[in-house]
Amino acid sequence: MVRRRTGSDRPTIIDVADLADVSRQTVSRVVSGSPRVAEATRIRVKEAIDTLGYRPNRMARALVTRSTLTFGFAATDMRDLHFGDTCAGMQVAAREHGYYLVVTELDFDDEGGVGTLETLLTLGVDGVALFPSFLEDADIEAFAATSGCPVVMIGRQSRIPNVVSIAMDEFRAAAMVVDRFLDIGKRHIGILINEMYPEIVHVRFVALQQAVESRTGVAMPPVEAGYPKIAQGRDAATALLQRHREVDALVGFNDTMAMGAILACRDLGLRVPQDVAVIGYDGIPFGAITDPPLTTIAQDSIGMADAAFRTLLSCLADGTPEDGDVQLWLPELLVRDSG
Amino acid sequence: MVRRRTGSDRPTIIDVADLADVSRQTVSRVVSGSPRVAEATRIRVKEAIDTLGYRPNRMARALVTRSTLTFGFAATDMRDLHFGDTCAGMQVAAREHGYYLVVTELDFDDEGGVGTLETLLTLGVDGVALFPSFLEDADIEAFAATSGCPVVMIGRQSRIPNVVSIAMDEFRAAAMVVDRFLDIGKRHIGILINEMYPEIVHVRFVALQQAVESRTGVAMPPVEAGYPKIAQGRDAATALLQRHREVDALVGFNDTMAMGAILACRDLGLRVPQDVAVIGYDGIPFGAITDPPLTTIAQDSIGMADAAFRTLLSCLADGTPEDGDVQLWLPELLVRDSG
DNA sequence: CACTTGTGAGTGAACGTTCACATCGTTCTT
DNA sequence: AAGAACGATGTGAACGTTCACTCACAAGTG
Repeated sequence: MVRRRTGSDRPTIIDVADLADVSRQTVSRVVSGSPRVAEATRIRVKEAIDTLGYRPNRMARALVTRSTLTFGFAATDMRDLHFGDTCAGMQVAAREHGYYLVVTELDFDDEGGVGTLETLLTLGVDGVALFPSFLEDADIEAFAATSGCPVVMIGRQSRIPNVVSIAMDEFRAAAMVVDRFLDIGKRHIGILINEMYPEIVHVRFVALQQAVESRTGVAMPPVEAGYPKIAQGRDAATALLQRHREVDALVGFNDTMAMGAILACRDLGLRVPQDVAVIGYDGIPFGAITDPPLTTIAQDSIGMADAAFRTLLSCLADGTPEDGDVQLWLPELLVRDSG
Repeated sequence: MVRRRTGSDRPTIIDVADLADVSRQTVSRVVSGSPRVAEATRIRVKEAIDTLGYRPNRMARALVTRSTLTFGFAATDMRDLHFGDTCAGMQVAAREHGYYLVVTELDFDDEGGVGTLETLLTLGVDGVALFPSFLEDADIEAFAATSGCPVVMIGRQSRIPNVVSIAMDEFRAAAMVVDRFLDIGKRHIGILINEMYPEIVHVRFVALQQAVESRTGVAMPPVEAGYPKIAQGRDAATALLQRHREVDALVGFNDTMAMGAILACRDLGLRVPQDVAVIGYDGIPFGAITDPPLTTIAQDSIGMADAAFRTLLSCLADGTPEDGDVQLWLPELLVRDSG
């Protein structure tokens, strides 16, 4: 009967029970708000809880209920505003429902990202929301199959068994971009993509390419690659503009790359949008402060985050769709001055 | 003898033990990498683990070890890049040491933020790192006293019992800002603060005020308040500049407000920095793309995050300093073109 | 009055680990 | 050759909850 506890430890349910002179079960009932407790008892227990500063131990509860009221959220880089917004959105939704969010950055060096997800599972999350980033569809499928919990993917419109995917409709977005360029008299459209997230870039690229070819019939200049940051967008745009003088419109894989493109134009003495129009993707707030302010395809990050949370909840209740599901969101063209 | 488990449940340590024909304890030893296991046994157990897809249950482990290998991180708004950077920095440090981070946004409506921290504790975190934001020193002191785990505060240089505070030296930073303005010939310095984080704003304001008065002897124009975003910074700066025509320098509480100030100058036809110089705080990357690029006091968010993590770890090992501790970091003036 | 129904509270077991200690061979020491 | 020391493994209990029952008692029903 070795009691390892020291005096400084947190009070447990049994301490409360002793003080209030009831059973642990009754305390448990009070804590969880069960109606089957007499009013007098309830008051007595609450007083004991306050006196001792008792906080229920979530680990113990999780062990028996097999639920941690915790979701995992994984993305490559929280500092990317689009990820950050989504994270914040899930945060809010989670708290409203008494859930917690464990946030982790996908680490490519850890078995190509899968390792990060695996360790997330040992934490006992009830579900996982992730930005696929560099993860391939096959990886995600394998993960979903063995995870034993609902998996929601945000930002890539692939149908994967046991995974609900929430994504902006890339084909509609691409059409909006190209139509906008045509409306303002541009026909030679250059595309800046980055090499970091191959699969989603691929979809976006294909969508844009299709839209351009079907509407202009003009062959597209080759694509320049880089990481999705301002500096790389600037470099890629500079290279592209120098090589293809006919280009009069640029679309960036995301807003930061597009912002780099605006800087590149400034460097080269090209006016935006008169000489070269620029459009980005994501709709981050800082896009409004470039000179000129950036036109962009805005994604409803918060709305999608909220949907992701609700989807996890409903999968928990009704099960995950075995053959997957794709929720497509409408993009919105946020017209400012750059394109 | 009711086994509640269903066939689809995750394998437990006992399943592995059965398959490998050893005791649970031996499996536990293999998992935790204890050296006291024969090589043959280790291999047999590892195979069983792979075969079954066993993942240790962290809840159960936490229950007995009284440690979750998890730290809590709380801030007001993850989308603020300074918070985001710090969060990401802790993320990296945590993963290196096998720790997890539970991230939560402080909710003012939940007992002035204290409620959010309380619920974080029920998750069983081993320590808490927080941006105090609107929390008052007294709240933090009370929280640290009852939390039963180390508490590190980032971004406010108050000495609070049982709390280690990691903060940029506001007085040095203020001196840098004012000296820079004087160097480029400015003497009428306006300060833009925001009303959202009273205590830290107070320190920063006091520091700036002291620096201005001791160096210029000029009475300061009154301060305009607003939320720390571009739009509010723009409005506040516009109001200030219209009321005090003599102002030839503006310092913003953070970079976003300063970026708003640059826009305000542009609105009013004032040249930056010739007519009005502008300096911000934080050193966020987007500060580089304003026109002109923003001069700023850069904080080493990543370094501070790393320090916060290490501090939590060392408190866990050696205990928290009872009378608190303040780690002061040197700011750096990142000179670009706006000031 | 006997019988059901309902309400408030308690009991033992179980959740999946790790801890402290015990056990059993082997090998080394003198 | 006897005992000590060590290496590999096993055993029962404990961690702090909740679950599925059970029990005692009071009130309502015919």
